[in-house]
Amino acid sequence: MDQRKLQAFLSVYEMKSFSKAGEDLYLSQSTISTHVLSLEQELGVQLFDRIGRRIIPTQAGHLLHDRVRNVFRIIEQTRTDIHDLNNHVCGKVVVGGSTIPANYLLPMVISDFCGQYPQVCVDLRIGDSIEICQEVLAGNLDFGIVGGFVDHFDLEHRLLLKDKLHVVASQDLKLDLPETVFPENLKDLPWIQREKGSGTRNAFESAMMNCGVSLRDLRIAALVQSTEAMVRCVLAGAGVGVTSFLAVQEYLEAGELTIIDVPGLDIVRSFYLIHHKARTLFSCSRMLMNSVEKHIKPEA
Amino acid sequence: MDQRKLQAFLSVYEMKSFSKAGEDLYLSQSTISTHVLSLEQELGVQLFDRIGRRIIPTQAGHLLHDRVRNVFRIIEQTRTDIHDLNNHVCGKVVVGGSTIPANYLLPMVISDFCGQYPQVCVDLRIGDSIEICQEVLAGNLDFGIVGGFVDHFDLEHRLLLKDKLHVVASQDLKLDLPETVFPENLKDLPWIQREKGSGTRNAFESAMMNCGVSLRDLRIAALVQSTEAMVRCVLAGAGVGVTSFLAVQEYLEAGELTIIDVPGLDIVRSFYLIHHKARTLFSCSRMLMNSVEKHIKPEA
DNA sequence: TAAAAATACTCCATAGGTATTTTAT
DNA sequence: ATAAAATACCTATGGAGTATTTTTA
Repeated sequence: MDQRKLQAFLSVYEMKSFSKAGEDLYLSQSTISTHVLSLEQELGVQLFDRIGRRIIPTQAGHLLHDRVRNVFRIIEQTRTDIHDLNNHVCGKVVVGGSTIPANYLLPMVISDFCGQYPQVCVDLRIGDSIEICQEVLAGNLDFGIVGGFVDHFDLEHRLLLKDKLHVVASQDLKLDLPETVFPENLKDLPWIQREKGSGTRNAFESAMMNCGVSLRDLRIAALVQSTEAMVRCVLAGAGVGVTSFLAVQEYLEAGELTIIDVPGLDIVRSFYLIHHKARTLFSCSRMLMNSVEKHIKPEA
Repeated sequence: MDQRKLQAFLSVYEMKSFSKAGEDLYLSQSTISTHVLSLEQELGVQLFDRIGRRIIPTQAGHLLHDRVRNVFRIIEQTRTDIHDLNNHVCGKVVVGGSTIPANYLLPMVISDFCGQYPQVCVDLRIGDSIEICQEVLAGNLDFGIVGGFVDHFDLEHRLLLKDKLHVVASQDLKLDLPETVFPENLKDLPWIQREKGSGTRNAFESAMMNCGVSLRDLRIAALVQSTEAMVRCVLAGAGVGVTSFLAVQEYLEAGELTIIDVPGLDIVRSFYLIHHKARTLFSCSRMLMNSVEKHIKPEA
């Protein structure tokens, strides 16, 4: 059942002649003959009945023809698909993002990208920064956008942008507060807080420590499991919260939320584009990487 | 893109290692290496990234793996299907029948056969005897049941049964007639007749000629295009008709029709099973041929 | 007789091996 | 130091050819 024999068989079937098949494939008639014979011996069936100088395929011949035609089609399709992968922007990009980038950074980039290259399928995976790094290293992600990266020889990282955490409140709540609130006065506000273990919460906690305030002293109005839930609570006027500028940018611009200025509380987080140094990426992945950088650092 | 190289590639992909793939396929590691490399050169892409001693498939590798797995599956399936064709009763039988056999002989045989061998698909083609013979000779039909056969070196025929044409009438109509009707008195009956060119009509015409009666002298009540339509007209009492015993057997047994005895009018037609002498047939076709003979000649 | 398929035999391309080098753990 | 992949080089199977025979239209 090797390629050449099957090719010979296929041509005989379609040309209804051994010698024509030879001409078709630029092979001698005898080569065709032996190939078909060898297939027949291997399979233990007659593939063609040789009726005088006519060739009639047997049922096994019909069956084999049907299958082999499919096989050759798949192989040809694969050849062109792989060629396209090299020469066009098509195929699948698997990109990972930690919570903030995946939710507030990547969607618009991906949306633009898909419009520009409809042949590409983007698979966006969300995980924490460590998971994303591991998956990039394992080769399961083409690249990732993360808030922190594991140091590894194979892992290349490029700074994308610096994001600040802000204390935010609804307009109404803000009216009851002074222009600037000092860290030690934050305790008295009603807080909407993320659960323990959240990256944002950890960053906030250590920054507050630097100002000499413990999170335990805060008045907690609500504990929520996601950035989005927290933001909605704050929007509803339930309290104040601390979160990434990126997550509330649109609400700030729309005037629905405002930033509470807390002197001395400066929480900056950097986001990086990471990818595996030694992995071969095809144009679709490289193009999406470019798009991400262009969207986020338009000055560069 | 030849089998062996693809097989090597597949094993490397699944074993995530060149040397393990070698053990898997009982080949040396170097053979695996060269095969994969040669595939990569042929396709002009990296299929695996060799990261130290780890192997990570590229997107092209994933794509190729997916396709090649399918290809090998098809090939394996084909191998077993062809083996089954040889060793089990399965596959497709293409059988031809001229009008009477196809409508009144084959259905019950096929029905029984399908019940016995559910893995078989029977394809019944209807045509006139000459067409069926030609299709059998061309290899488009595995065998055929016909009322007459073309004489050809490659065409084997076996007599299946002799069928008589009878003049039939409904019970009511019969009551108005004498016990036996002589040929010259047939003219006065109301006739339901087949169109010109019908095999049955031709046979009837020449038998009548032998008795000295022309068809033109008959009183035609209706002209119809099929045996079944004629039978239904007769059943409805519209007149008498001449037809194959096979076509009215069940109505005769049920007492819904009766035979009008016409001394001297003896029209016998023979049905034959024909097949191509030199064609390879698989068990399903041979078994159906046997079934046909057993059903029709239970004595043999 | 002519045209097509089967058969006999010859040749060389290449699949596969062994041995060795390179590279990374 | 070890284990895996790449590389170099050799061998032998089998794919492809030419020449010939067999078969049938």
